[in-house]
Amino acid sequence: MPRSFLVKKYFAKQKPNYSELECQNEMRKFDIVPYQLPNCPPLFPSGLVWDLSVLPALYLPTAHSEASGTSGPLDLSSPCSLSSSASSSGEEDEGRSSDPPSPEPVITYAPRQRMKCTGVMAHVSPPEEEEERGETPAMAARPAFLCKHCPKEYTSLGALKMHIRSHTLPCVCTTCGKAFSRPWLLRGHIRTHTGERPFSCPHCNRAFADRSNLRAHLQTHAEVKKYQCGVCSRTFSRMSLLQKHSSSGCCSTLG
DNA sequence: CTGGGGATGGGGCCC
DNA sequence: CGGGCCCCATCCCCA
Repeated sequence: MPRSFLVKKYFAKQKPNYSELECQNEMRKFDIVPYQLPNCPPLFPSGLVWDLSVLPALYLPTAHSEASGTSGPLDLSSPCSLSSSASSSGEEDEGRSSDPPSPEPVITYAPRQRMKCTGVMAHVSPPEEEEERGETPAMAARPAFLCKHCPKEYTSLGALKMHIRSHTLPCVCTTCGKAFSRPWLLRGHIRTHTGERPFSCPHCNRAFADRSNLRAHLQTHAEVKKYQCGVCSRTFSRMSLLQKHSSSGCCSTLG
């Protein structure tokens, strides 16, 4: 199931320093505007760029429920297993995000074009057909790289190869045998075996094995959390919590 | 039930 | 072009 549907565009070469990313002050510095559900009146109309209208599609079941590792023209099953002892070799990368954020970075969010298996094999339409749909012939001429395992279509071979890895899962944990699509996913998994937690919260010193989990944790320290109900102004650290809050009746009863 | 943590996945971007 | 890292997301589980 594709899980990324948001495009981030911020300080391309500047990587955030999570040790300095203090929730309350830093979040304001990053100009993060609380997210609101669509049926709630906006409290922060100037900064809202998230759109939950795409959400129903997010929960559609995907068609590629099983992935086979059969060989083929694009079989990328070259193993990249890492042993637990080798996990430390990948940890130096965690220190690469020590660059301070630019003075006034702005994080903008926009709905990411969601790709999902439709169950119908993609194809390249004739130019006239594309024009009828408002597309230029140049757009129609884009090559289509089709995944042999699922109906996904990509405009570049590299993107397709990357996707195929999610089917072939070439990175195998030597400890438990679990397979992953990318080496860094395997490294993160190996931390679950080693107990290594290289990401620490600057507020409570709680350590995390994953940077994303630290980021989510930082939200719990924030006065104003990232996701806000437009009706009761209550803020939540996670979108799922806001969604639960909304579905529980806050917005429907008050709005 | 709610909130938070752990684990994991995928596309985009940079080198 | 590929590797690595980024961000964001979700699911599951637990307190």
